[in-house]
Amino acid sequence: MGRQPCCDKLGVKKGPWTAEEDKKLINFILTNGQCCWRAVPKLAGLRRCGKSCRLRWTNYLRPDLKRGLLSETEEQLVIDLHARLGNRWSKIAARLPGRTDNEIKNHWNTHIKKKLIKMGIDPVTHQPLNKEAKPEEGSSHAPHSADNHITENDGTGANSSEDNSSTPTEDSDLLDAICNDESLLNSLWMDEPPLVDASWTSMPAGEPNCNMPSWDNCSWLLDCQDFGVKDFGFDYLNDIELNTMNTLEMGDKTVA
DNA sequence: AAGGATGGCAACCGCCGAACC
DNA sequence: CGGTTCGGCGGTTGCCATCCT
Repeated sequence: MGRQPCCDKLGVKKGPWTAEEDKKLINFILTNGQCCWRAVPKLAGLRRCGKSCRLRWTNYLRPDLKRGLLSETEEQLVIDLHARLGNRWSKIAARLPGRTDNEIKNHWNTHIKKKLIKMGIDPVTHQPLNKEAKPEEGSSHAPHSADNHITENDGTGANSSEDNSSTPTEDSDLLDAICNDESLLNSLWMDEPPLVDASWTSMPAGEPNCNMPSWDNCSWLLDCQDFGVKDFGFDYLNDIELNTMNTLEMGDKTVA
């Protein structure tokens, strides 16, 4: 039967976002909040697909995002969660404040995977690689099954990570707490709202600038310094929002 | 210094499930 | 209740920067 495309393919721009497009999207979201992504491009004056706008916002423009590499703790947490949840990046991301599923997925594919292989651990099953040679042991037929991971409540392999040497004690404690917390893991499976980022994702539509995240806690804001906000002409924005715009322009410079 | 290889990341694609009518 | 729409998710691609020869 075929689904309708999420947007009119004709005249829809693709590829990297420009500074101008970012400005328009930010301006629109800050003014109107998140609602009806399909309508956003038209209302914001963008020649983009609504999906593309949502992706750009959630993965790059969102004010509560941390930028930069994952810390050792975060990385270890990703490994442990992946051992239990499989490739459920959104679930994993929900446990890492300021990180997006896309970012974690990328980091997994580019860094962690190799790291685990180097350590002799299968990044899919989280079992020692030499064990994988065994043809039996169910894992072979359902390597991607999250159920497979979650029922392995001992979290073998990843949990007792051979890389502990580089992890500070408090990090290990944190990980233990998370990984041994049955209710937490259950909540992951019960699709409960995430413990973090809730304030942002729950921002009601049509209520501009309400329930904004804790902006002053956003370390990324500290990174913005040489930003010409006046160029935007957003006179109505408050200081916090101006800070956001500052960071964006800084990012734009790197793009341009 | 130049060209090729490799790695990293932003963005796109297609599918799925929930919500809505 | 079935069809349609929309948002979200995970996999994949393609571009760009960096490294290597």
